[in-house]
Amino acid sequence: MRNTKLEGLSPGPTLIERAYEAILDAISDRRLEPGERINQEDLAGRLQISRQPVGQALNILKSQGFVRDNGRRGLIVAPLEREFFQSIYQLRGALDAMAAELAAGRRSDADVVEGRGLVAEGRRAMKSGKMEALIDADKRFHMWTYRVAGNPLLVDTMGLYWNHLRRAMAELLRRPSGRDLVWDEHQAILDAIVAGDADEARARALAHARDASARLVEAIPAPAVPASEDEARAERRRA
Amino acid sequence: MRNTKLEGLSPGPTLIERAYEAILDAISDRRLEPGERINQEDLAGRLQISRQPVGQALNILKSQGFVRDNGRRGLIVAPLEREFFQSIYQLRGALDAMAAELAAGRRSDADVVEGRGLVAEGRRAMKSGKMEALIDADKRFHMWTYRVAGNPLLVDTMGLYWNHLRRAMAELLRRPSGRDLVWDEHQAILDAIVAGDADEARARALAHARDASARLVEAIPAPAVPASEDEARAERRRA
DNA sequence: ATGCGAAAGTTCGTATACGATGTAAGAAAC
DNA sequence: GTTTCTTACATCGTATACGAACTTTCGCAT
Repeated sequence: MRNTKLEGLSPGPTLIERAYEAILDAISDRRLEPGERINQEDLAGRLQISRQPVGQALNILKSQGFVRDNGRRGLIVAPLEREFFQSIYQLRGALDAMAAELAAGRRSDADVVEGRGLVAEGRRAMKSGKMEALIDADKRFHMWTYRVAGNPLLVDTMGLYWNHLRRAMAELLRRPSGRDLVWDEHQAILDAIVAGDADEARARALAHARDASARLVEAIPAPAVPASEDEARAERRRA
Repeated sequence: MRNTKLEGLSPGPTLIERAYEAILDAISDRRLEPGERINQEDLAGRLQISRQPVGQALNILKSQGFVRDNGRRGLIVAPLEREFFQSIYQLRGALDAMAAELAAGRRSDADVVEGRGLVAEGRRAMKSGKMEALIDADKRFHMWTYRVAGNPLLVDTMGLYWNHLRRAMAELLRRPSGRDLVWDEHQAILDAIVAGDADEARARALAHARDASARLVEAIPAPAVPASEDEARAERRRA
């Protein structure tokens, strides 16, 4: 029962798509630092392709807020700014609450199994202490709620936002304050969804988003490390 | 007191940006029909530029869901699909509710004046019967709530969604059923925001989104007019 | 007529080329 | 030694060129 209508041959990943993925990944896990200047030629060289697909990928990234115009001096990786992440968390609060509420009314048996697995995985990641795994498990749990909620647009939209959040997460999880708390809260959301208690699920999700927001906002240095043009210039002079 | 730090010279709209605006506009007001096939060369010719910036603009549009891959046969304007618009309205409900709630706690005197003006304008547009003006006024009122809510990301995100909605709106407003209702509901939201009653504002916004959703969903033909490849092919043959 | 196969035509992705604009470096004047 | 002018360099946006994959058309055989 696979490919019942096989007219659906996808044209395969183009260089643009691969460049997009590669660059977004690098930005998300901070191999490309916030505020760092971006050079098309350099990126193209590292990816072993021409500037063309790189430029197109960067344009998409720009429209999604991951990179930003830097006057006439090309692009920079979007700096980490408190207000921006507060904005994201505000939206996330509203959407997570909605997602949890919907999920409580729609979860299937398979969903429940998967959800429990994700929480277990998260707790394991927590014990392992590996930051990468922890961030990943966090995202995966929440993406699960969006999926179970049954709104594809929600999955796409929040998926993008989570790439933004990932950049700040590293900062956040560095301090172990309340790491356990996170997965207790996830557990509570899961339980409410499993129980089919929509109101409770909504309330728990909202509380979790608020807590996460508070934790994150204090983790981002207040004046937002702008990595200014002057700094960049100085750096170049040094080299 | 203008331009205190005048380092901010913007590089001016590039061809990519202008092409993006032009194409998005054409899609939004249905000069490019849902399901219609898109030809880079043709577009480039009409805009009097080369294929290059057109292709880049289309790539951004694709990432935003306004156009869609069509196998190996290039791109098509995204068809109007019931489920997609239901998804949008679901998100919009959550975000409009949040926006109204926040706006009720933050509106300034200037905001109030502007809001009243927008509602008045909307009622005028309604009487004039001009569809374009009506759709525009609708969007403008809601964008006002997002702005007053003070979350820039909300403005951007919903701004994009409204471009999607605009495509379906034409369909919707063709039937005058409950056209007056819309602006009564807007009035109620405005009043609650002006009064600073966050709970009431939230409730009104949520109700409005639900009503709008119901109206829209029944306005979109159920099987979504896919304007399939075969149709397109037939059309070409005719020409 | 109908089915098959080859050749021509479309259309896109990607590479390369070019020009404009801004930045950095070095020389000349004070 | 500092400042200003000029020349070289870097980098991006845009245009053009090319190749690959698919579609359509047209001729030929049945």
